Amino acid sequence: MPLSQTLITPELALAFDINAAGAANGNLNPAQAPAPPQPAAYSHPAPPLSSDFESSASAAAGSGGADEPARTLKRPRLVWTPQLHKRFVDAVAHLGIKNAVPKTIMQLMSVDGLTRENVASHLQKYRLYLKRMQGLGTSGGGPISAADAATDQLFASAPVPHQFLSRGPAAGPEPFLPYVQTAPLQHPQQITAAMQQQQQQYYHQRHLGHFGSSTGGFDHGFLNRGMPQPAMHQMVGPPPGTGFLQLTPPPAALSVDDLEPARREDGGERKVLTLFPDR
DNA sequence: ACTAAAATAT
DNA sequence: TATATTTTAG
Repeated sequence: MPLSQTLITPELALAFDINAAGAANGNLNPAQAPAPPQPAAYSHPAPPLSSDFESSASAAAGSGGADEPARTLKRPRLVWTPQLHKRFVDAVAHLGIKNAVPKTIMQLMSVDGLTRENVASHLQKYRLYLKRMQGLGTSGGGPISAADAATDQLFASAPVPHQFLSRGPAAGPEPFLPYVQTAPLQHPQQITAAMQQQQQQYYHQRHLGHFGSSTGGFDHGFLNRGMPQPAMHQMVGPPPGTGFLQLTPPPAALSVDDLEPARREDGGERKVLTLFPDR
């Protein structure tokens, strides 16, 4: 009795393109051990969920089995697009450094498919970035050098709220929307040009994710959970007993223009459009 | 659940 | 080789 039978679920097996049931398949290709998952084989790990879609569609599936693999199967690498990152930064800004922990950030972002791990990881990196940033200039703002723009192209794509830098307060949820939001850095720095270019090329890498199955799938609208509901109430003060999510109603800053997080999987090629090939 | 560090994938 | 993202460990 192969262990695989008991340890590997059919779905998992399918995902890995291995035949758990029959040992004599011979389909196993040792040479390509880490067999690329077959997207078509299973339903989406993280359903598109076009907000309204989600709620109504649930009933149809009946058993949760079909859409459960979300946790079981390996999710495609998350690509932090400038849009996503911006949302991330906004979320952190609203929460205040203090409360800006993966879980809360994730919730505020309310991006479907985004996991806590995703955020945690990004946060880790972002903190590093901020730390490095502080050493260069307290002006707080955009990247200080072209090199930074190149190195941290992603992070440079979003304005770093001043309070992030060398600021002690680290207050709780921001009552209002004090910080300049989309204000494209107006510092005499020379980044603009380079950055903008990057911004554009950055997402030149159109992903034709054959994500969904047969039909060619969707390459879009993957992560987009309902934004903070239209409930733009004026609850400014910290919520009494209610849980977290009462964060200040996302001011304009959190308005999501559009986010098109790209997840890519195998087959995708790399187009490294680096402005500065070598640091 | 959070952060830091190691491992992988691109 | 370098870096972005994931996974593991504390």
